[in-house]
Amino acid sequence: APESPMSSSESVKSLTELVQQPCPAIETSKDGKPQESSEPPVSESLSTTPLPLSGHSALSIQELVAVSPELDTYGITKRVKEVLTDNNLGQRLFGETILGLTQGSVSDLLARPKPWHKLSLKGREPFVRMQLWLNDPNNVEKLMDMKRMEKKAYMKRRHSSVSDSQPCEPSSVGIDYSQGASPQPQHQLKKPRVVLAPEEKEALKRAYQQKPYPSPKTIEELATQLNLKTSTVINWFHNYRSRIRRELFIEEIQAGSQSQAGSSDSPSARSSRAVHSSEGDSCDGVDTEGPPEGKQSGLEADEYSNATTKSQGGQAESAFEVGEEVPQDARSSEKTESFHLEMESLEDTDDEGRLKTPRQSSPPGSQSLGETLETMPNSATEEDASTSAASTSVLTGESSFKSKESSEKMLSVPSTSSTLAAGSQKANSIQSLFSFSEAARSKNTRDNTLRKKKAANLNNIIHRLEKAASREEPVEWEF
DNA sequence: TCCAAGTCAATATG
DNA sequence: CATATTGACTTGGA
Repeated sequence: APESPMSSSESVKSLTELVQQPCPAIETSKDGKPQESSEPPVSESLSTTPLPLSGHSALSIQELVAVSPELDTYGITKRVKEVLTDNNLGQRLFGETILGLTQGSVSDLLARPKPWHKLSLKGREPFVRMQLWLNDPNNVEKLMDMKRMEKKAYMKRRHSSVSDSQPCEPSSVGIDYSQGASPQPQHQLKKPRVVLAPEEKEALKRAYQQKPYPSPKTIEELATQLNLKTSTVINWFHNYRSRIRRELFIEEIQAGSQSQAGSSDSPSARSSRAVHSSEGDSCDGVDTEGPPEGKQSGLEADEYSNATTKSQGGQAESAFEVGEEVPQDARSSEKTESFHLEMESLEDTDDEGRLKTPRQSSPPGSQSLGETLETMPNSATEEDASTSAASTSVLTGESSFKSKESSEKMLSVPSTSSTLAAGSQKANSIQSLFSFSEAARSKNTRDNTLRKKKAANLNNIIHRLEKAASREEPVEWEF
């Protein structure tokens, strides 16, 4: 039950124009009246999305997405970030109001947007919304209004609670004495949320290097050895794989936009958290551009792919160096996989670290080994033919409204219950829909880091290739 | 069934 | 407080 925030009538219109741009004459046939509906549920408590309207209710945006030209996701997020920070607008508000996503999702999206061509229809949606929002002259204002309203509501609530005893939502029923602060009777039913200890992550990463796609059997073993639920291990692999992929995309994008000549600077610092524990090690080259001043942010910190990490004191551990050469080693022997992960991380000093969780350490295994795939076909950075093309920049100045509709049933404007701002929105001619710039994306990535990651990921890719062996499909993996 | 892509939502961090 | 991270869940494909 997606609740599509924002009105769409306007967007639809612009959208169409947009679409039209590239190819005149098209669609005609179906069409359908964009019926929108949903409202900006003010988020707030349960928006159970009544969704009485069975059928399809929230369309339009999706149609828009379907027909949208290629967008520069990186550029969009960059601009959005600028606008938000410049106006002191938080991503929570923006996300809930404009994108219909939670804060965490927005953060992720803004920090690591995937390139347009790698996004699914669903994944493009937020970007289309962002673009639409950027094109809306009143975007900031609208959000500010929302913010004000929210604050007001908050104050109000607070007030009443102070004097009264929080009459809110009696609905919850049962247990839970609201914020009384006694996180006491911690719901046992509430699932504690698993938090993997660093050692466990290390072990999993190591396992990943050997086998990005562990068999059920292997998964079981890992789960047992680490004393984790099987599903946790499975989930971890899914998440890890996908996040690694994402990292790659990011670099791809960044590489594409080399040259910082960029007009609108905004150095958007790359995220990059310090990776505690393990040290950088990185034997690979560092990379592009020196960060502007001072604080050296470890630009890279690729935790992913480079899981090797600590090899303390001496003793070599089979970590795979994924760099340069592809690690190939043990021959593969189909099944038989046995692992052993030494999860002990002996850290300097006497260590004695006790994991908070009393997870029993697994028995020491013996040597690991595992199957590996053949030597991989080296990674040639192909890249060349830049097909890129075109970019139709579309700026539409556009004028008008051709429309017959006009009134229609646009309810737009998120009116929250009380306060209605009403008026303001009216015509709105959002014209320049998607602008598009972006020159070719030829990236000449000669980046060591990138290479490293790519290599690390070959297993992954190969696996998928095998799977897709039977098909032809225009897939282009980039090795 | 497995996987990938998107998200959510609880935690971590700043 | 706002943002960032991350295990788990949801969708949709095959």
